[in-house]
Amino acid sequence: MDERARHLLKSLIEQHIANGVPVGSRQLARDAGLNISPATVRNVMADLEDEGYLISPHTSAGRIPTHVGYRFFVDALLRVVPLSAESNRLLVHRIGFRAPDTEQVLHAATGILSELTHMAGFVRVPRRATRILRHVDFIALHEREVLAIFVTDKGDVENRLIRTEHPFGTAELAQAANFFNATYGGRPLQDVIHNLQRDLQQSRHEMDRILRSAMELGEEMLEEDQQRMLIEGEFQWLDLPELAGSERLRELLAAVRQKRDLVHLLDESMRGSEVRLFIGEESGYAPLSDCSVVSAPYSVDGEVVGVLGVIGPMRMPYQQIIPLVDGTAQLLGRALSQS
Amino acid sequence: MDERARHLLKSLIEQHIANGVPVGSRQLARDAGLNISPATVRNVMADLEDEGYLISPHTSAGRIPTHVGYRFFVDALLRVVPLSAESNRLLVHRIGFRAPDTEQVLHAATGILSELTHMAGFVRVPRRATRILRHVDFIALHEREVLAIFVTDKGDVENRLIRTEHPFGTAELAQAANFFNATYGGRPLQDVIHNLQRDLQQSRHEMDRILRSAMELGEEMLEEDQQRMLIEGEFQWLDLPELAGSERLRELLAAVRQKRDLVHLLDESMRGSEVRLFIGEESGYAPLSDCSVVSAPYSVDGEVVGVLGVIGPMRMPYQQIIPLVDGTAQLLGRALSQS
DNA sequence: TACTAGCACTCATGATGGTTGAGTGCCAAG
DNA sequence: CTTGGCACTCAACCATCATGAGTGCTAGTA
Repeated sequence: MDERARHLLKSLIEQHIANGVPVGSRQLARDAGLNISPATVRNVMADLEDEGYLISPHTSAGRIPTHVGYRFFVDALLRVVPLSAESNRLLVHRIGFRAPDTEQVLHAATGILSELTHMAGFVRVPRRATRILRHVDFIALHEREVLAIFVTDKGDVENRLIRTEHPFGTAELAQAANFFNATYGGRPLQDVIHNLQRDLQQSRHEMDRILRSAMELGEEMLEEDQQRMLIEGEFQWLDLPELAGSERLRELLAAVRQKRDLVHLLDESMRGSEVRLFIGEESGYAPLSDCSVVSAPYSVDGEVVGVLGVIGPMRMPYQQIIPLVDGTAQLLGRALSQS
Repeated sequence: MDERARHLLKSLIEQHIANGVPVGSRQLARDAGLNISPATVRNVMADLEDEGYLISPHTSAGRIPTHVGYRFFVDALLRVVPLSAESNRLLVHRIGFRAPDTEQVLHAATGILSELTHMAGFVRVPRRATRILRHVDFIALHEREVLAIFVTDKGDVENRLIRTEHPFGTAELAQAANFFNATYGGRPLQDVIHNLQRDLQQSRHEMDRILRSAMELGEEMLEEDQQRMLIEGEFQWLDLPELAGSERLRELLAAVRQKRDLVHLLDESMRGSEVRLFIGEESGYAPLSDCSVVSAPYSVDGEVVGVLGVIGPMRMPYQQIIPLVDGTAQLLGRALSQS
């Protein structure tokens, strides 16, 4: 592909992103800034179509980029623009400092992504596998109900109601908690569960039921975030002419609710440390075949623990979306790290 | 309105609920089971229209009920059917027993409401104003970060990160927590905050900052649920021909996200203890003017603490929705009460 | 008096067909 | 290699028309 073809492709995709309609040879010839006739442009376009970068919806429409075209565009032609001062200010304002509650920051990040991009924003909740158990509490709620509370070093708090066969006194529970804290406190959650599992094999104490339940709580904390993911702004898809009205939208919404495959896809993209794009069919996930996903992993205290990003139509202003997602990931990571 | 008119109105509304299209005189004359001609039916329909129960979208269409018509229908003509065994089984299975986590039960209830009705289901989170403070913990996360944890008698757990000027040791924090528990434990959250506010006026201790933050956490617990409400299944509205495509849907979605006015409306409906219906404009809330809300308050340990229900088109099968919402409220209340 | 049949009228819906204009592919000349 | 020209395609738009469901009104009937 020669320089001129690249220039035309770039111009065509930019125009299509801006207007959403197929781009014809005349308009492209005019706006590309090269002094060539529409006929010449048509020849180039025909070549680009042969090579799979473009496609025309029907004979007498202009052409639109394929996912291959978009891929070439973002890899070779795109120049990202720095985050606008306005957006940056907003980002910092909303997630720029450590909040009193993790959940709140995650929500804020999801919301701001969706707002600034006018697409659906998502945040994968931080992995807790490497979290350290800071504190455990067992609290008697009623006769035979004990509330177990786990606290990690990052300030995550999870709790669970445990029903017991026999009533436990406050002192008894405090003792159990003390034992638990002394034995397992300050160790990674994974280790705690592992050791607990082993230790419980041996003894067969009355208190075991509580400890066993506590272990299950710990397991749930690790398992839960296998699935959890915040997503917001799906309704913005209603505005998109390329999605709205069709059955595709329904599928997409259902798929997003289902989450399972989506989470899978995102976990893949947690491997690197850079912004990653899945354009159209690249995701290998049918409901997303008309969409692009822009994602970026975020790190807490130097370790990648999650991923966030946006889901929108293939036709999105990548040069702005990419730095935005990137910036959000940075800020979220910082907000969740200890100051 | 005589008996025949009532019968025709009932029949018309039932047909319209079933098919969603305006009902004409011929079809109504046939299906109503009375041996009268379409012409007679037309006369009756004209009367009903004059009285405001019906309206015709245009001259040569049939007629559809107005919100006044629906109101009369549900008040005077409707006979609710008992919950189907199938639905009941599902309900009990999903929310029929006390779950280890309040949040989970609330989510389950929202989800099942949406699934069974094919409309949007909502659950207002339980009020905590009358909750009793069971336990408080202050945990040192890092040098100058303390995590405060509140536990109520219903097993609600809330936490908050507090940044302090000076580092606190574990012992010091334990002492503060002990003091806190001894002084305020076992008292209603409202009292705790009130007293704390007073007590803090006097002393000016180093530890105050933590106590003050703890108080703020308590206040947040009370305030937070002023706003919180779970809602699920809005996307089901996309299937409804009467809503889909129009600008109304967008407004509705935006309004539901906004929540504020909605929450207001629902808090109204918490006064009674019965299922309540807001049909069309009755809600006095413009975005809902094409919708009906069926709500029922739910009680924990004999006290009304929240409300749940569904939001859908005016054209909904009330005779099934009402018992379903009612049943869900009962079950949720029981699931959240102590066994 | 209450019901019904008949009739003229309305109006959304859907099919038909013609026009327009944007856009293409191809070819031959520069 | 580029360009102007030309025939061709096709979605989109618009006007027209037929259809049929449904209405209101009136006059006749039980």
